[in-house]
Amino acid sequence: MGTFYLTTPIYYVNDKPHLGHAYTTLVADTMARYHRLIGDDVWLLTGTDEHGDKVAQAANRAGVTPQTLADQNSAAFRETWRELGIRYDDYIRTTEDRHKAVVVQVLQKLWDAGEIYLGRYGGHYCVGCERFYTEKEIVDGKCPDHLRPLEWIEEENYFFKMSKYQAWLIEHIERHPDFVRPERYRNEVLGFLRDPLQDLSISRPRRRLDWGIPLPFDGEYVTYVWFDALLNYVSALGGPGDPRFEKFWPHVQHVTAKDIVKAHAIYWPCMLKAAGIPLYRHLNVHGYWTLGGHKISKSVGNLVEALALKDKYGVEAVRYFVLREMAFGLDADFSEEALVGRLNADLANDLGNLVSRATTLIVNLAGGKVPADEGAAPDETGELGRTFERATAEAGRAMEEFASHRALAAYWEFIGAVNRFVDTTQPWSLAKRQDQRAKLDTVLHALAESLRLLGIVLSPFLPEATAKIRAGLGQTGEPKLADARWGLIQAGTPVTKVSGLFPRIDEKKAPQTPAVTAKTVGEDAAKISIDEFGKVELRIAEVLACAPVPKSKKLLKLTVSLGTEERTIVSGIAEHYAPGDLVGKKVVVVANLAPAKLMGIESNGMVLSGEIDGKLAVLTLDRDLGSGAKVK
RNA sequence: GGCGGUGUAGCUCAGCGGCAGAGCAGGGGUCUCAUAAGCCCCGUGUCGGAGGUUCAAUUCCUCCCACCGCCA
Repeated sequence: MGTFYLTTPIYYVNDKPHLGHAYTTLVADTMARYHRLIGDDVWLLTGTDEHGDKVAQAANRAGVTPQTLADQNSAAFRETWRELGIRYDDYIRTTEDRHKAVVVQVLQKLWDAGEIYLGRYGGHYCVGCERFYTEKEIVDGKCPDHLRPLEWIEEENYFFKMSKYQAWLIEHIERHPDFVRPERYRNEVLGFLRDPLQDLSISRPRRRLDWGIPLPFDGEYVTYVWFDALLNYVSALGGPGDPRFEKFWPHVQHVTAKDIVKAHAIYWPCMLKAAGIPLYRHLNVHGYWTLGGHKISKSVGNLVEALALKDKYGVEAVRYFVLREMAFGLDADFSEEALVGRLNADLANDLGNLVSRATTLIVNLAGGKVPADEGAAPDETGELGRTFERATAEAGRAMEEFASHRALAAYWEFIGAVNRFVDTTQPWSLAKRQDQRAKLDTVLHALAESLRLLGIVLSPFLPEATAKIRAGLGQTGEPKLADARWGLIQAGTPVTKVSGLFPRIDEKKAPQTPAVTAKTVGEDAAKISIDEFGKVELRIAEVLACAPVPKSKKLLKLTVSLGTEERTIVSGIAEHYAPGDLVGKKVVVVANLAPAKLMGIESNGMVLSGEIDGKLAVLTLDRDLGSGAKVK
C-alpha cells in the first residue's frame, strides 16, 4: 500500500470559480480517487490564496474588508467543489493562523541562515499586475497589459537568494526527467534556466500594501504573495515535524495549469531547498481550455458559463467530458456541441446503453440472478477477459502520468468489446433453445462480470454512475482495484435493471433540463429506487437567523449553518412560525436543491416540514446532532 | 529578436525510416436484449511548402510559410 499526497493550486480569491479551476480540481479529485481505489493512503489538498494587492483593491472597491471579501470568495470555491462532488481531505486558506505560522517559521529560518537580504529596487510599477516592468516592456509609458499609466517606485525590499540555486536546480531537473511533466514544460523550464536566474523579491512595504503576512524580522514589510502562497502545500500538513507532514510530504505531487509553471518549477524548488525541505516528486502541468476555438484572454466570463453547463447536462457528463477530451498537458477546446457529442456517443450509446441492455438480459433471461459460469463459451469469454486486462494495464500506465484521456480511451475499448460480445453471442437467441442453456448462463455470467468490473475501474472518473452500476449488481462498500480481476463475481448475485444512466440528448429538440427521474420499468413505475432517493441530499442545519420577507405573507428568510457553510433558505412557513421561533433549532434541509429566487432572494435549499389540514410543523431533532449531518 | 513546439481524412488527434491510422461526423447494411442504442461495411488524404540524406521519408537534416508557447 502506497501513499499519495496531491495538491491543486490554491485559487486566488479575486476570481470566480470557472472551468479552468474546475478542470484542475477534477483532475486532482480523479487522481485521488484512483489512488484510493488502488489502496493508497491519500491526502488531497485544495484551498484559496487570499493575500496580495489585487484582493486588497477589490475589497476596497466593494467597500468591504479584504478578509470579508476573502471569506465570501473562498466560500464560493468551496461551494463549487461541493456541487461538483469533489472529495478533498483539507481546504487551506492562506489567512488561517496555521498557515501564517508556517510562513513565519520558514521566513525566520531563511533569515537566520542568511538566505534573505535587504536590497534596493526601482522601477515602473503597475498596480493591476502587481509587478514592475522593464523599460523595454513599457508601451507609451503604460502597462502593456492594462494600458494604464505606471508609477515609478523606488523602494527597499527583502530578496531571497534564488540565483545561487540555479546550477543545482538545472542538475536536479536533468537527473529527474519527470520532475516537471509533460516534457514540453520541462523543456520550457530548462530554457528559462539557460539565462541567469535573478534573486526573488519576497516582500512588499506595508505603506503600499498591508494585506499580507508581516515579515518576522521586519514589521514594516509583508510577505510577497507568491512566497506566502506556495508554502500552503507545507503548512496544510502542519509543517516539518508534524506526523501528518512526515507521512505525506515525501510523496507530494502538484497539479497546476501552465500559467504558473515558473513559480512552481523554479521559485518553489529553490525555496524548499533553502528551507531544508525535500522537493516534491512531480509537477504535473495541464493546458488551457479554449472556447469555440477562441483564446480566452482576459475575460473569464465565458469560462464561468461553460462550467454552468453542469446544471444542464449533469456533473458527471461535464466531468467525463473534460477528463476525456483534454490530452493532459495540451490545450483543448470546450464547446456545448462537443460535450453533447461525448455525452451521447460515449456515455449514452456505449456505456449507459450497455448497462441497460446487460442488466435487462440478466433480469429477463436469468431471473435477476447472476448464473453460474458453465465454461460453455471459452473463446468469447476468454477474449473478453483479456481485453479487460489489457485495458486496465494501459489505464494504469496512463494514470501514472495523469493522462485520464488515455485511461478512458483504454476502458472504452473494453466497453466496445462487451457490446460486440453481446451481439456475437446473442443471448436472446440462446434463450430460445433449451440445449443452449449452459452457453446462455456462461454469456450472462460474463456480462455481469463485465459490468462489475466497469463499476470498479471507472469509479474514479464517474463516481455516481458507477455507484449505480455497482448497486444494480448488489455490490456494496468502497470499490477496490484488487477486486477488478476477471472471474470474481459470484453466481447467485442479485441483479436489477439499471436504465437511464445517461439519457441521450436529442439535439434536434429544444434543449431541456434533463429529467432527474430515471426511466422506470414495468410494475415499479410509481416507486423509486434507493439510488433515486440517494439523489436527494438531506442534511441537518442549525437556524442561525430568521427574518420575515418584506411584502410577503408566507415567506421567512432563514440563514442556516450546514457546519462547513452558511446558506440562505426562503421558506413558506411565515403563517405558522414567528421569526424568533426557529432560531437555534436544528432542522432538516434539502441541501442539493437547485437555487431559486423568491421575492428577489436566492434560496439555496428547502426546509422540510409536514402538513395536513392547514397545519404545518417543521421537522426538528429529538436529540442533538452536529450541523451538516447527513439524513438518510 | 532568442529558444522551443505544432502543421496528417469534414472535425479531434495517434503514428515518427519500410505499401497512410483511430475516434467522431457522414453514407450503406443488419440484429432486436437495449437509451431510434448495438454490430458490420465504406477513407487515393500533395502526411504545411521547397530542397537534401537514404535502396526507401509522413518519419532524419536544411530553408521557407502559418499558428502557438516561453523568454527578452
